[in-house]
Amino acid sequence: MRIGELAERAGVSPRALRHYEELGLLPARRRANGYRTYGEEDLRAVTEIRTLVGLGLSLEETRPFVECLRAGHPSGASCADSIAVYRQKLAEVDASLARLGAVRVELEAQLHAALRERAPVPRCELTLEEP
Amino acid sequence: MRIGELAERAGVSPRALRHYEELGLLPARRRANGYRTYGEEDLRAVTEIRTLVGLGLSLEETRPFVECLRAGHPSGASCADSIAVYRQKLAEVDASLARLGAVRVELEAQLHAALRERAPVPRCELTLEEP
DNA sequence: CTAGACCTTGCCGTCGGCGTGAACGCCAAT
DNA sequence: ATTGGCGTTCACGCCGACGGCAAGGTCTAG
Repeated sequence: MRIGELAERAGVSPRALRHYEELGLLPARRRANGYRTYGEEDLRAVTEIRTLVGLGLSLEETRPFVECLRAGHPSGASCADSIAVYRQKLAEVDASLARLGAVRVELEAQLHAALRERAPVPRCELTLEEP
Repeated sequence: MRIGELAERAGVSPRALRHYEELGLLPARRRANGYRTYGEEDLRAVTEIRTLVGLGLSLEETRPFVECLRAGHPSGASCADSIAVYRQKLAEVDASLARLGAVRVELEAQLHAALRERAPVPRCELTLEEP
């Protein structure tokens, strides 16, 4: 399988695959003419990468997973390093959630304060008491 | 007040203030020698910028607020454009929260799945039944 | 033989918010 | 007069994950 086919099957660009190779995430064998050659296991690796990136991991953080896969494990998450990355990422997500929650509260408070300031007379009863 | 003093009082770097000026967020008067001169209202503007950036707004998004302040309004959020930015940011934060929440669920699921796979025999009863 | 569809390497561009350094000017104190 | 501590502009660097383009090589079909 050449780079174009792998790219299409994995749903990424050839440029991205070359980028992964530059990072050492996706080492490719070469044919005599210099073309990169990939196998099914490379498709599995790229799929793993994209899934993890979709969960917010950086490319560097996917490294333990792809190495775990290449080491022959059934899942990229079968190795201790991968588990550690999962834990760390989960902690980061929790921190982000906490921060975003606080930000949300503050944003809403500021928004309502600004709205109150611009509409200083909220007369609800008057409109209700028209005969 | 020169740039160094404003920077210190606002808790930012002089470089940041020059950057804000480049963006047109913080226009500065100049003395005869070319030095930038600032007043108390500029400190208010920088404080507003930093507060909003702390809430996750980009510098561009703070523009309506600082312009609102310079227009003489008591608060940077007194103008319609600022309110709109608040609303939009709140929506973005809500979207991020939803996404992050889903990511968290998925991350935890993957983590637990990986842990189960690595510890295939969780014998709780055995340890409990020792006499 | 040639078109065109693929592949290669290499290198610059993007986005935001500045950091950092060069090379220089201004001013008060010693 | 000089030192030191301000200020100025200019311009590149950084981070991540590629996009895009140039200039060329390779293979297949007609």
